[in-house]
Amino acid sequence: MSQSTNNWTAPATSPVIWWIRRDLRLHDNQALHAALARGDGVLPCFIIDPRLMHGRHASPKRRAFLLAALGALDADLRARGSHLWVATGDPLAVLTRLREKIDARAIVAEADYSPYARRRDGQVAAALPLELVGGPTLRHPAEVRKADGTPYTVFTPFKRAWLSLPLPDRAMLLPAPAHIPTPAAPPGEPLPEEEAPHALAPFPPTEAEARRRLEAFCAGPIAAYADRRNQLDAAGTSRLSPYLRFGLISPRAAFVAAGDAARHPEARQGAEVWMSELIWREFYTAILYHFPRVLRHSFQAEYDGIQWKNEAQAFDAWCQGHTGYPVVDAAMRQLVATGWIHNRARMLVASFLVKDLLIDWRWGERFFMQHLLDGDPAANNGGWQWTAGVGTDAAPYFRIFNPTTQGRKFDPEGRFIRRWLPELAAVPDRYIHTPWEMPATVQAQAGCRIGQDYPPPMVDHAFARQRTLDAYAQARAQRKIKTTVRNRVLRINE
DNA sequence: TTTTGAGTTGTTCGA
DNA sequence: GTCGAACAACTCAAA
Repeated sequence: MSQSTNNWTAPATSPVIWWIRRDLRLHDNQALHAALARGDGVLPCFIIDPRLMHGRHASPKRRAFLLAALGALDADLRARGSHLWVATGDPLAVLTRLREKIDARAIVAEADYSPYARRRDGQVAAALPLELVGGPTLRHPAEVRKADGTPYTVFTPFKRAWLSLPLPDRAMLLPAPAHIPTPAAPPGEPLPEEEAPHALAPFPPTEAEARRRLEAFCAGPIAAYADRRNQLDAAGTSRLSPYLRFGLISPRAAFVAAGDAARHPEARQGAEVWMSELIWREFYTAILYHFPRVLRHSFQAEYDGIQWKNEAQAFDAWCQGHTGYPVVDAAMRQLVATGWIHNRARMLVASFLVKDLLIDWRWGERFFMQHLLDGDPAANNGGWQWTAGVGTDAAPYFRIFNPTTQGRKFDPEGRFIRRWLPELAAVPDRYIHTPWEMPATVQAQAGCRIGQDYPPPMVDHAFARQRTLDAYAQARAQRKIKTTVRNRVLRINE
């Protein structure tokens, strides 16, 4: 040990607490690496924060994924002579006690950029020696700025600037440590047992699985990603989002793998499109970092004035997948059953809620957070504001998805629909996107009577589309009046 | 300061 | 059936 210490600080032999939050992995973990570099032992610690577990946006599915991933991490740690130490409570209180008990010199953690996380970390850092390294995005949200120092609010220039900065290469990826010396510690809590564990079969919550998926995706499907990613019935996407959400894989590892794939000419386009999706994740993290008000308000303030219908019954029908539009219902049932849906499906069901039912996008945002394994405040909020047409760089207000056209385009044979709506299994291809058009005899043959086995469409799309165009036009007109009045007042004051 | 070009993912209508 | 225009200005970013 060549490290020098002042004699008034804790003894040089004191260990370090690795505070785990969104970095449930041993590979390429900068916080773990920094903690080990101190050389005096590392206690891996996870704190179950009741405020995160019981908020309005909390999710039993995500909790199940998290707890199972922690169990797997504990097993990986035990194979390296360590173990996971768990406690429930306020992080500052838990860390203060733990630090005293084991005489820890420092607490090292990966940064986290949500408004809640920053407040929490600020309080901890004010009282304890907290060191933050790395983070759930590749670049710090404040790193990419315009020439005048202000943050970007349009994706494409953000992406250009983001890509102009150096990308990581494989040599930078930190290996998983072979051995993690761990100090004696007071007994932690056992990981809570789930009473009714969510079925995690489509997303086994282990670091090994995350690494396997990344490798498999970049070795094959990434080449066709540009086209196939939109197909609802094909496995053209990486399905890595829950793993990135909880840090079972590092963003660095994802960019390195995509960069390697991009070197093969036949995979270049797909790899670049996938990287672009990863950069969307970076973009929305930066937007929330710089503009935390988006969690409650439209980025474009005038659209807070939209007159939503907000009918509870209509909202319930959407949540349960009983809208009468097969592709919407299939996606909603997949979401509730598995905690994941396709990106295209997210846009499609979001467009339906906001623009066909005229329900406040925040209702949908909350429901997604309650069900998505990958639910992340920044990305989810950005996606909803984009679809609603009220956010940064938003979809034009007149871009309203037609649920029937989208179904025909992205699930042409209705495979996705039939998988999630067994009541439509025997409906002929011709009617799979418009079952309400089936003649009575066909309904009988298919064992699917509209109104009994499957609902008729809950709104007429053409009518709903016009209603939304009107509601948005009205919000814009209000804004115009306000601007004109303000300008007049200014002129008078001059 | 002014100007210029551009802006994830669609739909509908009429020629 | 295919194609281009309209949908509506507006704001952002950069030169």
